[in-house]
Amino acid sequence: MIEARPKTRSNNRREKIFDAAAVLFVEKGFSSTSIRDIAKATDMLPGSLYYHFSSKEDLLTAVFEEGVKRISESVDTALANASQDPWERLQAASEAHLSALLDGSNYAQVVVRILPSDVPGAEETLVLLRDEYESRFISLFNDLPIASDIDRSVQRLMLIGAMNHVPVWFRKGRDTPAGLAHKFISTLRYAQIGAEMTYDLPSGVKA
Amino acid sequence: MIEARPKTRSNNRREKIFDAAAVLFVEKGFSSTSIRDIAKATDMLPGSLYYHFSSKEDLLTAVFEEGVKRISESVDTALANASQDPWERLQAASEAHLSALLDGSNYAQVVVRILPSDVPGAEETLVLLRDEYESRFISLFNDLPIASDIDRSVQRLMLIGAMNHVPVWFRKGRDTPAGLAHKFISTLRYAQIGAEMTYDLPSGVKA
DNA sequence: TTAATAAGCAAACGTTTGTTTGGTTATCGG
DNA sequence: CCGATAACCAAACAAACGTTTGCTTATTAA
Repeated sequence: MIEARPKTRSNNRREKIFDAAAVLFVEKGFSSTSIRDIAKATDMLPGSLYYHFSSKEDLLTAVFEEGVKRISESVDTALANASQDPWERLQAASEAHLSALLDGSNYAQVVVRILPSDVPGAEETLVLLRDEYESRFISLFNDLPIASDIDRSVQRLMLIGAMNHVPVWFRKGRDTPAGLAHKFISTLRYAQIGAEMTYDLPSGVKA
Repeated sequence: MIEARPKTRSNNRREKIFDAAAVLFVEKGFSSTSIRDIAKATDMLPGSLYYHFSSKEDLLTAVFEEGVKRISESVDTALANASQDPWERLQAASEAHLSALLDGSNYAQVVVRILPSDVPGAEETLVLLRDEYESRFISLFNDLPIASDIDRSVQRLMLIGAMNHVPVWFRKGRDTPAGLAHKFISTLRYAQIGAEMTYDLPSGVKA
């Protein structure tokens, strides 16, 4: 008695289409990826894809949303399991962020690689989705016990810029999400300690 | 006696074409920018542009090269005028890098916003150009007097990622290249001091 | 078994794309 | 003034694009 029967009819290729789209959008960008590219990757015909979405921009938006969902869940889960220490929480979130970016599915990478301005019809939607996700890091930085004259926004944007650049140079075997998160956060953390302990340095170094 | 006479016949629209292309490539991406877009921005006909370059990819490559040239010259000039102190030199280079990115011409931004994978026919060329430029930062980080157990590559890539992300959130009036360069480099520098001075911190913080 | 519908095929639509071709105008050295 | 050529126009090309339409197949509930 064979059991591998689809329970519902919608156990179809929708997922495979989204997966292929995520990979192609990240590899070649949104505009350079054609519907025919996605069709070829899923062994379907171009027109058939439109049963599952109503436009190419809708497809991108759906994949983008899935990317935000996955990276958000990754971070939220990490935070739920993290300690109360603000620095440890930031590091846990960063590791989760990097892990989602590098998990091989490319969903999360869509969020950081596809510029909203590349998708004119969905620009505001994509920006809103990204901002909602990144608000987590605003909170995390607000909780840090750092000197009042330190610019938390710049620190946050520095970290986000650094993390979102990682997929460009990441090499499996050499780097790991946990190792990189540790190095990034250590840099920010030690910078606070160094700033507190330092009262005279060559000109141009003080805050 | 009117002097504003063109000295040579090639005082033409080549420059205007390149300028418009740089702006459009950054604003909408390479693939989403059509030859007709550039023609419209320069008050020319699409076919006329081909007198000045032989293909759209060639145009992008030329603009990219000009971007690399400008940001390189910006950094090289800053380094020539900088002191001998390794940290001050890194900060001067970073300020020059950011200044070039934000100078309004969009040439330098092409270098950090256009992914080589978006231009299949010129991918290797673009990567080589970018790597040659970034080699300056490899040298700058090699010259830093930091602990031997610190990963200079990660520090460098962290800085480059942070800097190249700046155009996304930069706001004139609020931020300045000099101010941001100072904050970025201070973070890296204080981190070294903090690491040296710290011997016991909560778990997960040590190098 | 049958009616309903989910899922996809086959083929084409009109548009936009990068690019080419042949002719036109303006500027220049001689 | 004239031949040369730099610079551009006008018009079209084939290919690729996103998308639509009508039809077929497979699965399900009754």
